[in-house]
Amino acid sequence: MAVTIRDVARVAGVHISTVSRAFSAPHLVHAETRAKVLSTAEQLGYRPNRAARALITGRTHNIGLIVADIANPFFPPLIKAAESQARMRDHHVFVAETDEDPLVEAELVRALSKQVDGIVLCSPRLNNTSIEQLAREVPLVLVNRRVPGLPSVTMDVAHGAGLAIDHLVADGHRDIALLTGPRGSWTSREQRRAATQAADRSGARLTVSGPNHPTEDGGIAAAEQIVGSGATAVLTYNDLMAIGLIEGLDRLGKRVPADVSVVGVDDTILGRVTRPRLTTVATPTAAAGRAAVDMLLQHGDDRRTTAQVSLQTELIVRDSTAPPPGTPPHGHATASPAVDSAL
Amino acid sequence: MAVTIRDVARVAGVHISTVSRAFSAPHLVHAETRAKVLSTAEQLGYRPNRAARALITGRTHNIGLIVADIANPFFPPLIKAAESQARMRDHHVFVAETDEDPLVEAELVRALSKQVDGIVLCSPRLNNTSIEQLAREVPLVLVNRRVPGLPSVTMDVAHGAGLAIDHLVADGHRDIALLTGPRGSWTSREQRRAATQAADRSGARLTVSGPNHPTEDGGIAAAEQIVGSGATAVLTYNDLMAIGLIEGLDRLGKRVPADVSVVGVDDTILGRVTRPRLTTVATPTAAAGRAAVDMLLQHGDDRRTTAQVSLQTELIVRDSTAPPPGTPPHGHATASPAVDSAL
DNA sequence: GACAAGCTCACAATCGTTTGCATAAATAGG
DNA sequence: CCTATTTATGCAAACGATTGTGAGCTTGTC
Repeated sequence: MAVTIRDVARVAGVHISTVSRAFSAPHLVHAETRAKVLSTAEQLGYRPNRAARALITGRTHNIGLIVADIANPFFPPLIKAAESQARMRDHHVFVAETDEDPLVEAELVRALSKQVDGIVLCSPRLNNTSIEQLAREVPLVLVNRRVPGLPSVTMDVAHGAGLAIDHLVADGHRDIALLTGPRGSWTSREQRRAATQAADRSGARLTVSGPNHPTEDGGIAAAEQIVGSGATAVLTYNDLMAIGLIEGLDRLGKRVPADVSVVGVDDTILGRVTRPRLTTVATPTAAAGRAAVDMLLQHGDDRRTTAQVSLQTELIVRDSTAPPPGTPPHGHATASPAVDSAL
Repeated sequence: MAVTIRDVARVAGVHISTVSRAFSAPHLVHAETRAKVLSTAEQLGYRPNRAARALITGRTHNIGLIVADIANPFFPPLIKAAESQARMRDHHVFVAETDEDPLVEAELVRALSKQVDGIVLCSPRLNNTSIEQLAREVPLVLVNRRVPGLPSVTMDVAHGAGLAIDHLVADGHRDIALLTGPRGSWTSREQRRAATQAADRSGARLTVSGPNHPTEDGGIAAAEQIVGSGATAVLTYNDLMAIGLIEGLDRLGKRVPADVSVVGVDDTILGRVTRPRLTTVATPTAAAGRAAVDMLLQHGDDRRTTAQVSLQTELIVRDSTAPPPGTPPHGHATASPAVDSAL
């Protein structure tokens, strides 16, 4: 049915090995022969079967990308960037989803391992031991997780959390809540550590509450607890949760930012269109996707890099934060609206 | 390095063909032997190499999913549903992106064709001839596009457009604009046809404007033209464009829905969080993803289905639509120059 | 004119599986 | 107990490519 190297060889009147070399080792075949091979290949519509090639070379030219939840707005830009970068390097990418389930995660890595050259594992929920185990079976690059000895690209979410707390304190908040993410999230632990430290440093009280589901519903569910805690400002695990929280607070009659200030994390597209526009810690997700793919493909064939890249985060101040209620109006520095034009 | 069927055979003391059959044809091997094979396979951590299997069976257990833009909020729910459905049927999915470029689209289909059992082609921008050509090379299921003789799943966007126009007319609008999508979009043509028909039927004037880039920027860019057209209501190609348009109108000093009503299409997550909440035509994207995968995998091995499924759409009325301003367009002419200079 | 060196290309083994065919063992029928 | 039938397993040829080895031709050198 499909046209193979054998068909090309027959039509061109050469041996299949010559056809193969015409493509993969041009200097080993006479220019004239090569031209003939290439033209008949073109004419016949020959496309090398990558699976067959992989069988003997050991390189599939495929990579796997495993994420927790494709529909979480954090991931699409990362997937997009990774796919683009991979294709630029002549690779195709499998995308799979774990639904935040560590078991599915491990199973997926193993299922994919034979048909990819490596896997980018985003926001893993597995413990370090399991991850190290998997990394022995297939090249792995971690995103949003640091494990000693394994290559990873993380966001400097700790720095971002510090920035967020500092911003809130500067606005006059003394009673701040932190909504943590799912159990097993390295990011959430980092964020919590840094937020606690920043709060201590500036003498603010930090109430930690979680784990929460990293979705809008998780934020909505947490609203009541926030109101009960008496906090005047909240740092959430991600934008989705922040938006849910704002919605939940609204239902309880609390206005953002008048009554409560809310800071998200990730700078997803959502925070730019919601009202109030969301103050958030921007994480360079597209850059992370590109970097992860590069790291995976970089080390020629054998040597595995073990580099740990950390990408810069920054605070984007929009309209969901303000001084706590009862503060006299004061010309505090807020970002100019022009700073964040649309996309 | 990796453990193969040969290793299992050696350790279990049987021939490789027996190992193979222990997995793929259990009834052909003695229960006792089978148990031994399975246990040593388990113990050795054997995982069949799907690429090698594909070489001989012709079935890869992979499918391709090609979309225009992963980051467009329309697609993630579709990708998510497709991936989930595929995995439920023991298939993995390649995700690739065309960036709305027909050439990339064709190239991608061909590049993927050898390592997948079929491809779900979403929102193709190619012409019918090219698509038919590609469908001859690899099983194809179309989403958001109908081509005679090819299986497809489409949204009844025509019905939705009619609903939207009717809703606007019922609110009192007589001057409606339609922002079309990218050139080559079947969906956009359908929408335009139905909107024109609905407007004619109800005696409203419909101004068609496009093609537009199906993004926020596309919507922002179209704002000026909308203001110039004097339309009091706009139906856009998708939510993204609607949100951009609202932003663009805002910059020109026009409020939604007080001055202009806006209706989006797709019911993405964005329309639920933006303010005003977006009135939109809901398209069942997740269902479309599942249906497309099912159609692709359904026909056993040989027979290609040619079914054309159309999924129901519905109008979701939120806050971006309202009756047109009662005041005649006096203020418009005087307000425009000042706003233009402010740009 | 013979021999070494270079080119160009064909041969064949190989990657990890599946699968039609053959064979051996076990069971059944008479 | 012999043959016919079933059952369980081994053998070997594929699938579509890559690649080490060596054969046949040219060249170049002395």
